[in-house]
Amino acid sequence: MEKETDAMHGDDFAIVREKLPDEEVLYDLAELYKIFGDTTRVKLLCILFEGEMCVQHLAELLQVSQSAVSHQLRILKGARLVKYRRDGKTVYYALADDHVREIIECGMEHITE
Amino acid sequence: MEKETDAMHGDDFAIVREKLPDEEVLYDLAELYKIFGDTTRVKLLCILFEGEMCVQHLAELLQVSQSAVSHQLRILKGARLVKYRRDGKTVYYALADDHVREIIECGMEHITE
DNA sequence: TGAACATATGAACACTTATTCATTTGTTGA
DNA sequence: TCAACAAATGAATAAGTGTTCATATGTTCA
Repeated sequence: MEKETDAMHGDDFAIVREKLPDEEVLYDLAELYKIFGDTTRVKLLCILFEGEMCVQHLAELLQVSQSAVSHQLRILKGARLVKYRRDGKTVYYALADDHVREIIECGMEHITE
Repeated sequence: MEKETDAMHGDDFAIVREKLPDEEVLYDLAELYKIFGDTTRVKLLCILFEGEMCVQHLAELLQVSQSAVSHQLRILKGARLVKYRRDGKTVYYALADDHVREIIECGMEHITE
Protein backbone atom coordinates (compact mmCIF):
# COMPACT_ATOMS: atom_id res chain seq x y z
CA MET A 1 0.00 0.00 0.00
CA GLU A 2 1.14 3.47 -0.94
CA LYS A 3 1.67 6.13 1.70
CA GLU A 4 -0.05 9.46 1.08
CA THR A 5 2.50 11.79 2.55
CA ASP A 6 2.11 14.39 -0.16
CA ALA A 7 -0.40 17.20 0.02
CA MET A 8 -1.05 16.95 -3.67
CA HIS A 9 -2.45 13.47 -3.37
CA GLY A 10 -5.98 12.55 -2.57
CA ASP A 11 -8.42 15.40 -2.85
CA ASP A 12 -6.21 17.73 -4.85
CA PHE A 13 -5.76 15.19 -7.62
CA ALA A 14 -9.49 14.80 -7.77
CA ILE A 15 -9.98 18.55 -7.99
CA VAL A 16 -7.60 18.91 -10.90
CA ARG A 17 -9.20 15.96 -12.65
CA GLU A 18 -12.57 17.54 -12.17
CA LYS A 19 -11.57 20.84 -13.71
CA LEU A 20 -9.75 19.17 -16.57
CA PRO A 21 -11.75 19.05 -19.81
CA ASP A 22 -12.95 15.64 -20.89
CA GLU A 23 -10.48 13.27 -22.46
CA GLU A 24 -12.40 13.49 -25.71
CA VAL A 25 -12.34 17.28 -25.82
CA LEU A 26 -8.60 17.36 -25.21
CA TYR A 27 -8.12 14.83 -27.96
CA ASP A 28 -10.16 16.90 -30.40
CA LEU A 29 -8.28 20.01 -29.37
CA ALA A 30 -4.94 18.39 -30.12
CA GLU A 31 -6.32 17.18 -33.44
CA LEU A 32 -7.36 20.72 -34.32
CA TYR A 33 -3.97 22.18 -33.52
CA LYS A 34 -2.29 19.39 -35.42
CA ILE A 35 -3.92 20.77 -38.52
CA PHE A 36 -2.46 24.20 -37.96
CA GLY A 37 0.90 22.64 -37.26
CA ASP A 38 1.99 22.37 -40.88
CA THR A 39 3.51 25.15 -42.94
CA THR A 40 1.65 24.34 -46.11
CA ARG A 41 -1.72 24.32 -44.37
CA VAL A 42 -1.07 27.50 -42.41
CA LYS A 43 -0.04 29.21 -45.61
CA LEU A 44 -3.16 27.99 -47.37
CA LEU A 45 -5.35 29.38 -44.62
CA CYS A 46 -3.52 32.70 -44.57
CA ILE A 47 -3.87 33.07 -48.31
CA LEU A 48 -7.58 32.45 -48.00
CA PHE A 49 -7.78 35.38 -45.59
CA GLU A 50 -7.76 37.53 -48.71
CA GLY A 51 -10.64 35.68 -50.29
CA GLU A 52 -11.41 32.55 -52.22
CA MET A 53 -8.94 31.02 -54.64
CA CYS A 54 -8.82 28.02 -56.95
CA VAL A 55 -6.55 25.03 -56.40
CA GLN A 56 -4.21 25.81 -59.25
CA HIS A 57 -3.52 29.30 -58.04
CA LEU A 58 -3.03 28.13 -54.50
CA ALA A 59 -0.46 25.68 -55.79
CA GLU A 60 1.35 28.33 -57.80
CA LEU A 61 1.36 30.79 -54.95
CA LEU A 62 2.70 28.20 -52.54
CA GLN A 63 5.12 26.72 -55.05
CA VAL A 64 3.96 23.21 -54.37
CA SER A 65 2.37 20.60 -56.62
CA GLN A 66 -1.34 20.55 -57.39
CA SER A 67 -1.53 17.15 -55.75
CA ALA A 68 0.05 18.31 -52.51
CA VAL A 69 -2.32 21.24 -52.25
CA SER A 70 -5.29 19.05 -53.00
CA HIS A 71 -4.30 16.59 -50.29
CA GLN A 72 -3.95 19.36 -47.75
CA LEU A 73 -7.21 20.98 -48.78
CA ARG A 74 -8.88 17.67 -48.16
CA ILE A 75 -7.62 17.73 -44.59
CA LEU A 76 -8.75 21.32 -44.08
CA LYS A 77 -12.11 20.43 -45.58
CA GLY A 78 -12.41 17.45 -43.26
CA ALA A 79 -11.85 19.71 -40.28
CA ARG A 80 -14.45 22.13 -41.60
CA LEU A 81 -11.91 24.92 -41.74
CA VAL A 82 -12.50 25.63 -45.41
CA LYS A 83 -15.45 25.43 -47.72
CA TYR A 84 -15.52 25.20 -51.49
CA ARG A 85 -17.64 25.85 -54.51
CA ARG A 86 -17.33 24.45 -57.98
CA ASP A 87 -17.50 26.66 -61.04
CA GLY A 88 -17.13 24.56 -64.15
CA LYS A 89 -13.80 22.79 -64.05
CA THR A 90 -12.31 24.84 -61.31
CA VAL A 91 -12.96 24.61 -57.60
CA TYR A 92 -12.68 27.64 -55.38
CA TYR A 93 -11.77 27.31 -51.73
CA ALA A 94 -12.51 29.79 -48.97
CA LEU A 95 -12.36 29.97 -45.19
CA ALA A 96 -15.30 28.24 -43.56
CA ASP A 97 -15.74 30.90 -40.90
CA ASP A 98 -13.94 33.51 -38.84
CA HIS A 99 -12.81 31.01 -36.23
CA VAL A 100 -9.83 30.19 -38.37
CA ARG A 101 -8.76 33.78 -38.46
CA GLU A 102 -9.11 34.10 -34.70
CA ILE A 103 -7.09 31.00 -34.01
CA ILE A 104 -4.28 32.07 -36.29
CA GLU A 105 -4.23 35.59 -34.95
CA CYS A 106 -4.13 34.22 -31.44
CA GLY A 107 -1.03 32.22 -32.23
CA MET A 108 0.46 35.11 -34.12
CA GLU A 109 0.39 37.19 -30.95
CA HIS A 110 2.56 34.66 -29.19
CA ILE A 111 5.05 34.63 -32.07
CA THR A 112 5.42 38.36 -32.53
CA GLU A 113 5.88 39.33 -28.92
CA MET B 1 5.71 32.05 -72.59
CA GLU B 2 2.66 31.72 -70.44
CA LYS B 3 -0.56 33.50 -71.32
CA GLU B 4 -2.09 35.59 -68.55
CA THR B 5 -5.73 35.07 -69.33
CA ASP B 6 -6.74 34.81 -65.71
CA ALA B 7 -7.74 37.79 -63.64
CA MET B 8 -5.99 36.34 -60.62
CA HIS B 9 -2.60 36.49 -62.27
CA GLY B 10 -0.25 39.39 -62.26
CA ASP B 11 -1.15 42.10 -59.80
CA ASP B 12 -3.53 40.06 -57.70
CA PHE B 13 -0.89 37.44 -56.94
CA ALA B 14 1.42 40.21 -55.89
CA ILE B 15 -1.22 41.69 -53.62
CA VAL B 16 -1.86 38.41 -51.84
CA ARG B 17 1.87 37.83 -51.48
CA GLU B 18 2.24 41.26 -50.00
CA LYS B 19 -0.42 40.73 -47.37
CA LEU B 20 0.84 37.26 -46.52
CA PRO B 21 3.01 37.14 -43.38
CA ASP B 22 6.68 36.43 -43.90
CA GLU B 23 7.75 32.90 -44.64
CA GLU B 24 9.60 32.82 -41.34
CA VAL B 25 6.60 33.93 -39.31
CA LEU B 26 4.40 31.32 -40.92
CA TYR B 27 6.99 28.69 -40.19
CA ASP B 28 7.17 29.71 -36.54
CA LEU B 29 3.41 29.75 -36.33
CA ALA B 30 3.19 26.20 -37.59
CA GLU B 31 5.90 25.16 -35.16
CA LEU B 32 3.92 26.68 -32.30
CA TYR B 33 0.74 24.88 -33.23
CA LYS B 34 2.64 21.67 -33.70
CA ILE B 35 3.39 21.79 -29.99
CA PHE B 36 -0.28 22.05 -29.11
CA GLY B 37 -1.01 19.24 -31.53
CA ASP B 38 -0.26 16.43 -29.13
CA THR B 39 -2.61 15.04 -26.52
CA THR B 40 -0.01 14.60 -23.83
CA ARG B 41 1.23 18.17 -24.17
CA VAL B 42 -2.24 19.69 -24.30
CA LYS B 43 -3.15 17.76 -21.18
CA LEU B 44 -0.01 18.92 -19.44
CA LEU B 45 -0.83 22.52 -20.22
CA CYS B 46 -4.43 22.16 -19.12
CA ILE B 47 -3.39 20.62 -15.83
CA LEU B 48 -1.04 23.52 -15.26
CA PHE B 49 -4.01 25.88 -15.60
CA GLU B 50 -4.79 24.92 -12.01
CA GLY B 51 -1.33 25.78 -10.79
CA GLU B 52 2.20 24.40 -10.62
CA MET B 53 2.84 20.70 -10.26
CA CYS B 54 5.88 18.43 -10.01
CA VAL B 55 6.90 15.96 -12.68
CA GLN B 56 5.93 12.87 -10.76
CA HIS B 57 2.40 14.07 -10.15
CA LEU B 58 2.01 15.16 -13.73
CA ALA B 59 3.01 11.66 -14.77
CA GLU B 60 0.56 10.03 -12.36
CA LEU B 61 -2.27 12.29 -13.37
CA LEU B 62 -1.63 11.66 -17.05
CA GLN B 63 -0.97 7.97 -16.57
CA VAL B 64 2.24 8.11 -18.55
CA SER B 65 5.82 7.39 -17.58
CA GLN B 66 8.04 9.91 -15.84
CA SER B 67 10.35 9.82 -18.81
CA ALA B 68 7.61 10.58 -21.31
CA VAL B 69 6.42 13.55 -19.28
CA SER B 70 9.93 14.82 -18.89
CA HIS B 71 10.56 14.65 -22.61
CA GLN B 72 7.38 16.57 -23.33
CA LEU B 73 8.11 19.14 -20.66
CA ARG B 74 11.42 19.74 -22.33
CA ILE B 75 9.62 20.61 -25.55
CA LEU B 76 7.20 22.91 -23.74
CA LYS B 77 10.12 24.51 -21.97
CA GLY B 78 11.94 25.01 -25.26
CA ALA B 79 8.92 26.82 -26.65
CA ARG B 80 8.78 28.96 -23.52
CA LEU B 81 5.27 27.78 -22.78
CA VAL B 82 6.15 26.57 -19.30
CA LYS B 83 8.56 27.65 -16.62
CA TYR B 84 9.93 25.66 -13.70
CA ARG B 85 11.46 25.99 -10.30
CA ARG B 86 13.44 23.49 -8.33
CA ASP B 87 12.72 22.73 -4.70
CA GLY B 88 15.12 20.14 -3.42
CA LYS B 89 14.79 17.00 -5.44
CA THR B 90 11.52 17.91 -7.05
CA VAL B 91 10.92 20.29 -9.94
CA TYR B 92 7.69 22.19 -10.24
CA TYR B 93 6.36 23.25 -13.60
CA ALA B 94 3.94 26.06 -14.30
CA LEU B 95 2.56 27.96 -17.28
CA ALA B 96 4.97 30.58 -18.55
CA ASP B 97 2.26 33.16 -19.16
CA ASP B 98 -1.39 33.64 -20.03
CA HIS B 99 -0.80 33.31 -23.74
CA VAL B 100 -1.05 29.57 -23.39
CA ARG B 101 -4.43 29.83 -21.79
CA GLU B 102 -5.67 32.16 -24.51
CA ILE B 103 -4.49 29.92 -27.30
CA ILE B 104 -6.10 26.86 -25.81
CA GLU B 105 -9.34 28.65 -25.05
CA CYS B 106 -9.39 29.94 -28.60
CA GLY B 107 -9.16 26.43 -29.96
CA MET B 108 -11.67 25.21 -27.44
CA GLU B 109 -14.26 27.58 -28.85
CA HIS B 110 -13.95 25.97 -32.23
CA ILE B 111 -14.35 22.49 -30.74
CA THR B 112 -17.35 23.16 -28.55
CA GLU B 113 -19.50 24.94 -31.07
C1' DT C 1 -18.53 11.54 -78.21
C1' DG C 2 -13.90 12.61 -77.19
C1' DA C 3 -10.00 15.66 -76.37
C1' DA C 4 -8.35 18.90 -72.99
C1' DC C 5 -8.24 20.68 -68.60
C1' DA C 6 -8.94 21.03 -63.26
C1' DT C 7 -9.15 18.54 -59.31
C1' DA C 8 -9.14 14.41 -56.39
C1' DT C 9 -7.24 10.22 -54.78
C1' DG C 10 -4.44 5.88 -53.75
C1' DA C 11 -0.03 3.86 -52.96
C1' DA C 12 4.74 4.35 -51.92
C1' DC C 13 8.47 6.57 -49.73
C1' DA C 14 11.12 9.57 -46.84
C1' DC C 15 10.90 11.96 -42.77
C1' DT C 16 9.26 13.22 -38.31
C1' DT C 17 7.85 12.21 -33.72
C1' DA C 18 6.25 10.11 -29.13
C1' DT C 19 7.19 6.54 -26.21
C1' DT C 20 10.10 3.15 -23.87
C1' DC C 21 14.24 1.48 -21.74
C1' DA C 22 18.56 2.18 -19.73
C1' DT C 23 21.36 5.36 -17.76
C1' DT C 24 22.96 9.81 -15.94
C1' DT C 25 22.61 14.00 -13.32
C1' DG C 26 21.32 16.41 -9.30
C1' DT C 27 19.73 16.64 -4.43
C1' DT C 28 18.89 15.20 0.33
C1' DG C 29 19.65 13.12 4.70
C1' DA C 30 21.66 9.49 7.37
C1' DT D 1 30.41 9.78 1.61
C1' DC D 2 26.80 7.02 0.16
C1' DA D 3 22.17 5.23 -0.37
C1' DA D 4 17.70 6.76 -1.96
C1' DC D 5 14.93 9.48 -4.64
C1' DA D 6 13.44 12.97 -8.50
C1' DA D 7 14.18 14.43 -12.90
C1' DA D 8 16.66 14.62 -17.34
C1' DT D 9 18.62 12.55 -21.32
C1' DG D 10 20.26 9.48 -25.29
C1' DA D 11 19.33 5.74 -28.29
C1' DA D 12 16.09 2.70 -30.35
C1' DT D 13 11.67 1.67 -32.06
C1' DA D 14 7.01 2.00 -33.69
C1' DA D 15 3.52 4.88 -35.41
C1' DG D 16 2.15 8.91 -37.94
C1' DT D 17 2.55 12.35 -41.69
C1' DG D 18 3.53 15.13 -46.12
C1' DT D 19 5.03 14.80 -50.62
C1' DT D 20 5.44 12.62 -55.09
C1' DC D 21 3.96 9.87 -58.90
C1' DA D 22 0.52 7.75 -61.44
C1' DT D 23 -4.08 7.58 -62.25
C1' DA D 24 -9.06 8.42 -61.74
C1' DT D 25 -13.00 11.54 -61.62
C1' DG D 26 -15.51 15.36 -63.23
C1' DT D 27 -16.43 19.18 -66.46
C1' DT D 28 -16.39 21.85 -70.76
C1' DC D 29 -16.45 22.62 -75.53
C1' DA D 30 -15.69 21.47 -80.29
